[in-house]
Amino acid sequence: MTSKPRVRFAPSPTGFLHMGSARTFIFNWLYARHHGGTMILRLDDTDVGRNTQASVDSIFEGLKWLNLGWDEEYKQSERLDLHRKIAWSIFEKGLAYRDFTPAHTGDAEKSGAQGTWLFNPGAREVSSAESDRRAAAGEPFALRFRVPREAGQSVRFNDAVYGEQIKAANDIEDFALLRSDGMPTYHLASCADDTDLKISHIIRGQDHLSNTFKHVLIFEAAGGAPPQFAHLPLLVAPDGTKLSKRRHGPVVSVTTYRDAGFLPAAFINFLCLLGWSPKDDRENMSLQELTDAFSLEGINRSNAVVNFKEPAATPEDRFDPKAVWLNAEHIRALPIEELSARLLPIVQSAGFKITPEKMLRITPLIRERIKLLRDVLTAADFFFAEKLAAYDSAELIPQKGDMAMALKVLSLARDVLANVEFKHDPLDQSLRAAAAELGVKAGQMFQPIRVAVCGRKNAPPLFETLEVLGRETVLERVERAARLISQ
RNA sequence: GGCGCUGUCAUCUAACGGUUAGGAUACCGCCCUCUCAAGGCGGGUAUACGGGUUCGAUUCCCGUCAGCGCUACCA
Repeated sequence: MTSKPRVRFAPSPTGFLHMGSARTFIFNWLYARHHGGTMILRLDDTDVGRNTQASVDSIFEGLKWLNLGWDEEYKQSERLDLHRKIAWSIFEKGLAYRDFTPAHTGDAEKSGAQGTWLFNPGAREVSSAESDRRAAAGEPFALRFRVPREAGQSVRFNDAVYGEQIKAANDIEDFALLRSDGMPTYHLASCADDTDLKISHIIRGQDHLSNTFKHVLIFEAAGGAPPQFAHLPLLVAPDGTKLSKRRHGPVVSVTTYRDAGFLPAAFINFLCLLGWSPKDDRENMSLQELTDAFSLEGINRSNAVVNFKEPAATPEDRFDPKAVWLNAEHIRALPIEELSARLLPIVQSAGFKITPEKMLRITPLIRERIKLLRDVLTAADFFFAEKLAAYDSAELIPQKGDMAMALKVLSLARDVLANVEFKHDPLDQSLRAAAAELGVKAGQMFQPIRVAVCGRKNAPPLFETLEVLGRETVLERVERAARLISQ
């Protein structure tokens, strides 16, 4: 290929942005960026009845979070003249005809006798004189493509992913180009715009593979060569069916991942691994690495299961484990400053008062302990809370120890902590020395202190934690723990 | 019903017809260690089934089965 590719993502605003659409957007974007081409966003909004502003908002909201951007933007509803012009040019060539049959309601004909489903019998045979007369009389009609019916005719194209595709023309119905209200159908509008916008590659879901034969017919009738097609294997739910919010709930919506604390780069990384592979063993990849590695050849042909659980026991449990793992990997790869800046608003909007400076000191202590950004609320709660949440005094008992040992440890710890310099090394040395003095193991010394200051047994490393918490808070919490035992 | 696409561990995937069928996640175990993580090491699980072609099929062909998609004046 000599010229730069022009690709498009063309969602129809009839629902929220789900993962499958997001992946299609990403693959188009990667292809464009990899080849230095142009990424186009086009709203395929010709179905006036089903389009909603809420859906448009949802799509932009999702795409904005992905933060990839695009180069050109169009709206089909503003290009209707072009669509109609092309439809009528096809009619002028004798490749389309008026169908005065009233629109079918429902799918009652599906199981009808073979052959009749292809088109409305008789409609395409109406003479042009009669057709003109009825149209002039104001009778409503749909404009249908006249699919060639001569024996042996076939339509073919070469898909970059699925290879050579051939279909007998007799298996293609006379599909509509214009509805009886004059609005273009998806097939017509899409091809008309793809031609006009000089789209070079159509990268879209495999659910359009069968439709592509119709599109090839339109492209050729409109007098142009079809673009290169590349169909993507579908993303399916664990039950094997196509992703749907109605069936599978909000786990399939892009904004759910955003709100749960996924990093856009991790989410993108995860989506790329569904149906595409760099062919080496890499999985954890940055956007740049993905861009460099992306190619149509790496796309495979079988549907991929997004392994989510809905409903799930825990918030993180509902997502595909690999997505969560990748997110944790991306979190750990982030510079502390950036991670801290992303954590701060989450903590603040949960109602805690915290300064950016303090957050920056806490972040290194938890970044290997959170998988989703929102985990900061449970992993670092004791740093934010004015008053520690209540805990069972039994938690203070060290391994192989008893309540008396806990009290002994806490009493001495209070004295030590009242005087030691609040830095990692002095804390380490003096607390270990205190353990030796009491004749307990280091772990038995640390555990009661940890529970006293964190309110639980599992927490970040002790000395760093004490350092960030500061003497005043630590002493207060240690004394409170001692009192809890004494009562 | 018709047409089409697809079928490798639980899941995502790798393997110019010749590999002990590889990697990752998840799970389990060990190590490290002040707890939890992170990290290191190790473990089990797969070519849907049946026929061909071939010296040799995960790989090519046919059939069966299964899943999915399309079959609208939806996209």
